[in-house]
Amino acid sequence: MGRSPTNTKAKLIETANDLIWQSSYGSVSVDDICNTAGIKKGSFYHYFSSKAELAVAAMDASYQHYQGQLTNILSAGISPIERFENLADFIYQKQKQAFDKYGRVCGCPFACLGSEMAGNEILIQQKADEILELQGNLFKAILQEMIDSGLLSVETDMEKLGAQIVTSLLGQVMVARIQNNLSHLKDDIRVSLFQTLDLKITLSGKSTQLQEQHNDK
Amino acid sequence: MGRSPTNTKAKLIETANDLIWQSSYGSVSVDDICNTAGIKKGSFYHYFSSKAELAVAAMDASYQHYQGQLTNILSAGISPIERFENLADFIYQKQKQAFDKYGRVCGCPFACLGSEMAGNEILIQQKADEILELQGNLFKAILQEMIDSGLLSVETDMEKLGAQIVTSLLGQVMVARIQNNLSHLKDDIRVSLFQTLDLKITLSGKSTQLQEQHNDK
DNA sequence: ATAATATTTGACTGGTCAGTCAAATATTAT
DNA sequence: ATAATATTTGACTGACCAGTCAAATATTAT
Repeated sequence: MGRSPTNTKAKLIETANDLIWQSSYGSVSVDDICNTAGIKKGSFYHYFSSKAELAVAAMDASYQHYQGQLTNILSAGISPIERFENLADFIYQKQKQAFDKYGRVCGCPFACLGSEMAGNEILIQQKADEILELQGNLFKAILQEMIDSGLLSVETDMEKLGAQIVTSLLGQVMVARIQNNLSHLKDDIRVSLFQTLDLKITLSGKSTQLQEQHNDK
Repeated sequence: MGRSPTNTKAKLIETANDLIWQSSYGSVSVDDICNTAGIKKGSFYHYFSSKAELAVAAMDASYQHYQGQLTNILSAGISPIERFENLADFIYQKQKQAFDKYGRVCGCPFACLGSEMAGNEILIQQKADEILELQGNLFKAILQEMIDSGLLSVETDMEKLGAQIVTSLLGQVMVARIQNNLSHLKDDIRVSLFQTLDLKITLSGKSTQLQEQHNDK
């Protein structure tokens, strides 16, 4: 007994992600989302108890999908360096697709939303924070492999380096959104990514002062 | 004849900066700003023709002040390395002050606002973009000095490296806002800052493949 | 004082906002 | 068929939104 589930909830989530990524949380109303999705507002509040709750669900769904793609890229049987190359390319392609679809550089949907609402909606801030950490964990796994195979010093602080990679990527993509310009992104991501890794690869114990400052924290 | 100018406009700008930095453009209404500033809305629209115009004026005023401080830090008669150390400390202190004042990590006001409104208010996006570039130019000046004194290779692409520094700082500060956590910021800024510089200082023509990729662009 | 000008006020729009709710409708198991 | 349940609808709040405007008030030069 009872009615079978529909795709209404998923459609609302997908539409919310589309609209919010293009513009912002504050600029997209529940009515906008409902109208675009072709769903009445009463239905919206059948599935979500607030706009913020939808946003969190949308971040979750979007990251789930993103993490799947990311995991593929990062776990293939190719060398870690090649995987990072593919990562850089993947992130660029994501931005390119969004640009072609929405007509502008959209940046990181999690960081944009997380940054925007950090001061107002703690659940959104926490979700963004959680997603950044999950992403860092994906990178940690490769770093461990690189340590095992001698590509990275055994003293590498994987936790910190994984987080540094996330931060670096996020900065690049955020700047591209503000500039609304993709033209340097592909190269810049790769350069900064390998720059972040490179120090560890080629400088272990060399650029003494700075290296030590980093290592003994 | 005529009435002498008042501080009303400046007060609106200051209040707007306070409120928007804490939360966001979308979460702060013109009424909020007027009520907090103790100014009636009619006066607001005597000085500004729209909320977005105020935001741009607020960014301008805020950056003017910020650039003054930054210029002091970056142009003193101490070594470039020390100046970058002071820069890292200054950025951290700014965040610390905002934290103490507003009760949360606020991030970069220009990048937050620029990112939030990039898809909706082109004048805000352009202002944020302009400010990022101005900041990069400040760094370029030091990089030139470092080249002159042999600290950096003469082949250094100052334009690119200056922009990389901006991007790196921005990433750090943005992540701190999303995490609402200052505890690692001070060290992380310094490490990533010198990491960005370090490659050029210690690796010129060494980590061949990656270095070349960067240089011949 | 008065005329010219700059500033401030408060009351006012009309539209949009997030969120509510009771009723209608669809689906499914029995 | 009917009862149980899930979903959808549309009309509805009351608050808030950005922005308008004519009138009031303050300041200054003459």
